[in-house]
Amino acid sequence: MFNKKLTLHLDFHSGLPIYTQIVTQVQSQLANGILRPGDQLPTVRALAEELRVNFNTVARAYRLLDEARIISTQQGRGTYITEIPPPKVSERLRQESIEALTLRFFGEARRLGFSKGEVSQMVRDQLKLWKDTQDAEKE
Amino acid sequence: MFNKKLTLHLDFHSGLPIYTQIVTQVQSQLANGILRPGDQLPTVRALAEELRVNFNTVARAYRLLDEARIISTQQGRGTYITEIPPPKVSERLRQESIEALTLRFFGEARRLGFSKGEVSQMVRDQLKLWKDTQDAEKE
DNA sequence: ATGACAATGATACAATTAGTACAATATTTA
DNA sequence: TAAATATTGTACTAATTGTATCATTGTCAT
Repeated sequence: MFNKKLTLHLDFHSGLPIYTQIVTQVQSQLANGILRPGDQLPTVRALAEELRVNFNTVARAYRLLDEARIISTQQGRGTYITEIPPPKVSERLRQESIEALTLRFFGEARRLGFSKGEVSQMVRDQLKLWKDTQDAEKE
Repeated sequence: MFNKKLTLHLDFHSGLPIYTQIVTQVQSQLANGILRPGDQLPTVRALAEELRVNFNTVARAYRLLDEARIISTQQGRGTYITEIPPPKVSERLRQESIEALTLRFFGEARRLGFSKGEVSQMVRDQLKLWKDTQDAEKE
C-alpha cells in the first residue's frame, strides 16, 4: 500500500517519449492490479533518479496522469493513485460536499449572530460578482 | 463542555492538506452541534499525536480557525470554541467577519468546482430553512 | 543546411509538513 | 506567597515535494 517500488522498464531507443512510456506503464500496472487505488507513487525526483532522467520528465508524466484523473499529485505531499468512486457514488459525494459546505457556512453565520437578512444580502452580493467562467449556468 | 474527544478522520490521500481537513471538520462539528461554544479543543500536541501528524500542522489549522474567529487560542491556556460574540462589538468587525466568512464559502465552493447555479440553489434551500428565531432582523 | 517542433534538462519557485527554540500561562511545591 | 516546573501555543527555519518557465537538444520536412 505504501511506497511500492514501481519498477518501470524504459526503452530509450524505442522512439517513444520517456514520459509516454511512464504514463502507459503506470496505466498498465494499475490495470493489472500491480498498482492499486491509494498507492503512493515515488516522488518525481526519486523516480527520476532511478530512471536516470530529469525529474521534469517524470513530472510531465505525472501531470498527464493527473489530468486523466488516474493519479492525484499534491504539491508538498506526494502523488497517489486516485481512488475511483463509481460515478453514482461520485455524484452523491459531490452533492454531500456542497451541502456540508453550505451547512457549515450557515451554521457559522448564525453562530456569529448574523441575521437571515444580513447573510442573504451578503450572499446576493457575492453571487452578483460570480463570473461564470466556463460555467454557462444561466437561471 | 470540557475536553471532548474531537474525533477527526483524516484522509492522507484525498488531495486536501491535513490542516485543511482539520479546519473543515472542526467547522462541521460546530455547525452540527457536536462542538459547542466554550468547548475546549485538544492541545496542538495531543491532537497531533492522535492524528499522527506534526503538531505544527495542527497549530496551523488552529491558527486558521482562530483567524476566522471560530476558536480562540491562548498561549499557555489552550484553545476553545469562541463564545458567540455579543452583537454589540464594533459594527466594523462584525461586517468584516461576515464578509470574510462569505468570501471563504464562495471561494471554497468554486475551488471544489461547483457552478454558480448549484451554489445559488443550495443557498436558497438553506435560506428557506432558516428559522428566524429572535433575530431582530433590522434592515 | 535550416527552420519548426517536440522532448528533455536546468533553474527558480511554491505548498505542505517537520524540527527546534521560545514565550505565556497554569500548576506544583517549598 | 514565591519560586520552580510543567503545559500550551508561537515563531522561525528547514526539508520534502510538486510546479512553472525557459533553455537546450534532437529529429524531420523543406
